[in-house]
Amino acid sequence: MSLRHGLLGLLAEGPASGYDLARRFSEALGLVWPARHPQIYMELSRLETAGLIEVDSHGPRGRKAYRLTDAGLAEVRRWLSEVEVDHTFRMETLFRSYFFWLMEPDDLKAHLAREERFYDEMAQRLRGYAESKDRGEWGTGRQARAMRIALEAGVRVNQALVDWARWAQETDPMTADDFGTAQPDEAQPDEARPNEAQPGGTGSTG
Amino acid sequence: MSLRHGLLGLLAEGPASGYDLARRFSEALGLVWPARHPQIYMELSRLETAGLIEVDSHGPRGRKAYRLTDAGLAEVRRWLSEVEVDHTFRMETLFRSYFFWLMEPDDLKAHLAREERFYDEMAQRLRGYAESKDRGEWGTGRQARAMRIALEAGVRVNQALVDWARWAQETDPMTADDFGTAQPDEAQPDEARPNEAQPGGTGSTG
DNA sequence: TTCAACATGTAAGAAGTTACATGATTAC
DNA sequence: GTAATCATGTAACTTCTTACATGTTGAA
Repeated sequence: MSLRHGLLGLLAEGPASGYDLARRFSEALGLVWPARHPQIYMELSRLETAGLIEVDSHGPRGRKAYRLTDAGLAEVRRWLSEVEVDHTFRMETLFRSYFFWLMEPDDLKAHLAREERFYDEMAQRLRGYAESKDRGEWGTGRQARAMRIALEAGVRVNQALVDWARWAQETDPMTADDFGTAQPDEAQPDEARPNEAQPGGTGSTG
Repeated sequence: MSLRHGLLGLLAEGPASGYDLARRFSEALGLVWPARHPQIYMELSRLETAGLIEVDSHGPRGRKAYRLTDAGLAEVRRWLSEVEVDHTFRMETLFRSYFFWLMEPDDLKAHLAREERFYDEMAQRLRGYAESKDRGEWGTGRQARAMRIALEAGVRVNQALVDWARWAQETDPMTADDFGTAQPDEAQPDEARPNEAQPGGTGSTG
């Protein structure tokens, strides 16, 4: 449902085609809300039918640019200030961390190192964008400022994940000497079958 | 696709019913990967058909607990160490921030304050869990440690969002005096129609 | 006896992905 | 001419949500 409003928000910046919008999503925007071109084109059709956008112009190779209608602008504003934010986030990285105890210590170490590197590169990249915005390379209007705020969030979240991955490796919580089960090069005995080794928290009467 | 493996991961802790699993998702787990009961029950059926889990016991009111099979354990381990992590995250909060420039300054202030409070409460709550884990109230095994690592990530990400919301309010980037368009109590003239006021970045030839 | 919590499902639909299909224009 | 990029779509499928439907058990 957010995609709908996101498209309206992007069109508020000025007329754009499905292709343009898809490109925006493949860049920074897609880091927090992925969307592929089929979904975008279909959503644009629906928005047009609903009267929230209309065709602005036809370009070179079948290019079709849309523009926001008054109703569309009103709708995206309504969304921003009246519709409750959905605070659930979907992060596979964090989801996986619940299951780290099932991994071989070496695999886990390698995994955390990879994750740290990934988020570090991402944070760096976003910081680069942020700096160019701070130098005024993208203008100084309200829109550029909003971009800057969004970027800052990206930087901070990614940096938090870098710090987390570093912390997890440093405190070495799953690979410490005092917890030596499932050594990498040994065949796993029964401890490796957590299913039977655990009492099984949630009672399962017969 | 992650749900499938998440369920296997949870069942690695010991036998559980669809109801049990749904409850886990409605708690901490659902913060990073939401799942409702219909999806869970259907996924469990599929996993059973695939031979990755099997019925462990039948309980009181039609309760049906599943247990992981050897194939299931192998599969979740394969996922954890061989399958690429999907790094896209879906965060409506951040997505919205791209469109802050469309909001009335007062609405934006209120919005950021609400967001700050929400994430602060969440961070606090997770810190509470983390502390009780650190006191050893949840055991000290590999599984408890994994939980602790997951929790730490939650704390850090939520705290990063608190700091961000605070920063955004403090630097007051969208409400500063030097950018006085769209004052709350005035009727909006043409500046309030960003669609036409902007040159429109992505060329739209006719 | 009645209410809350336990417990499992189906059906319809919305949202999102992947694969397929096609053609125009530009740069080399 | 030929490859990359621009540009739009459809079809099939998976994933996820919402609403509906039903029945059990235990506590007040």
